[in-house]
Amino acid sequence: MAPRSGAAAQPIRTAVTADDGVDFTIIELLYFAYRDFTSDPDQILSEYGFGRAHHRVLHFVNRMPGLTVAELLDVLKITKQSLARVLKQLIDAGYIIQVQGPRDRRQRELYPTAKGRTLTLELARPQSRRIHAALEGAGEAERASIERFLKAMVNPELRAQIDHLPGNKPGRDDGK
Amino acid sequence: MAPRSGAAAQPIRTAVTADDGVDFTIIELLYFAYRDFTSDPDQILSEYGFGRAHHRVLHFVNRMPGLTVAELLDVLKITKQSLARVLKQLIDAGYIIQVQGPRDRRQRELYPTAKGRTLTLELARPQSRRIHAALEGAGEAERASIERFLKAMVNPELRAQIDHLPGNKPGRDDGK
DNA sequence: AATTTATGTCAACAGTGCTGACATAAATTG
DNA sequence: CAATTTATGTCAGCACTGTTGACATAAATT
Repeated sequence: MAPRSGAAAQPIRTAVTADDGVDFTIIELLYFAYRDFTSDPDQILSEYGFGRAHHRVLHFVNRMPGLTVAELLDVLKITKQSLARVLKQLIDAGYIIQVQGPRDRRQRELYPTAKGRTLTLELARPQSRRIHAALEGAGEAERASIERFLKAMVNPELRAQIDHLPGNKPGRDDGK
Repeated sequence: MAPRSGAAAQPIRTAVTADDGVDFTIIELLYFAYRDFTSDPDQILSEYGFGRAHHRVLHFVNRMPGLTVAELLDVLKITKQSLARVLKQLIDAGYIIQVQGPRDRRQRELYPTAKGRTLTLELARPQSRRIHAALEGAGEAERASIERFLKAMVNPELRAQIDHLPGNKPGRDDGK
């Protein structure tokens, strides 16, 4: 029965578990893993006066040099106003430069500077080290399983984007 | 040579790749996978006027009923001021109730209400479905590899906490 | 010439972290 | 018992990063 308004609701003293048909283990592992995964660059970024948003912009500009503002928005799935704030700071501080689009002069192609490339690598290195350590003892098959799983966690419409990043095979992500 | 101040920095036109000794593939997969993984509950939460922080609190109260405020802070690694804001809202809205600690009456044990339990499951279900779909065709060994990897991504000091959650085996996470 | 597109910018607001300061009640200690 | 420490709560302010809405400009397209 529904508690009358005025009667105090009863505390439930038993934990939810996998019995409820839900995979809590992996839900929690993803939360903790991602939190710690991002903590490495966060610390470095704070020394530069940047935040996680700057990291993402810098990262994808380094991975896809020459991409336009619209393309970057499409990768990050944020609004142009959100992007403008951090992008301007990265440009002013000399980590990224804009080049007028050669075909379409309205477009702004985004490129990292040497300084931007250096910072990108500095931020990526501890993350890569953490991944490498977590894969210690894992074979190629295991690594492939992990990559397949993570990719399958991404919304299907966006998997194509991942394939277009340098070094990624145009993977089989859908049996149909 | 360092660019003179006044000379425009040159754009770097080549992409960073795994050649730079960094595992960009998994770095990016983690970013995209986590983003989409959280998008399911985020949408539901907005209908309730809650955010991701509420989700985390509600989740762990449901997974560890009766935990104290201090214990919750230790799991979430946030400040009590950050917690207070969202916890108060969850209590006022009847998703969580506080019970005075039996041994130490300063403590507040946190329990979900029936309403809180229901919402927790509603939020966890789409995440679990996504995980299940991503594991389609994967065997037990593959699943174990993925869990081992994710756990190894977590800072070592915190792995013990994960083992204490219901349904998690006190796993071997460190050979030493 | 009119419209659409790519980008930039201003303003306001929401959510969720943070620090610092102070208050209260209960437990612990000397 | 008195003093101190601990668990929790609360107020105020700030930072970062996301949002919406509105408007401006230049270049491309129709």
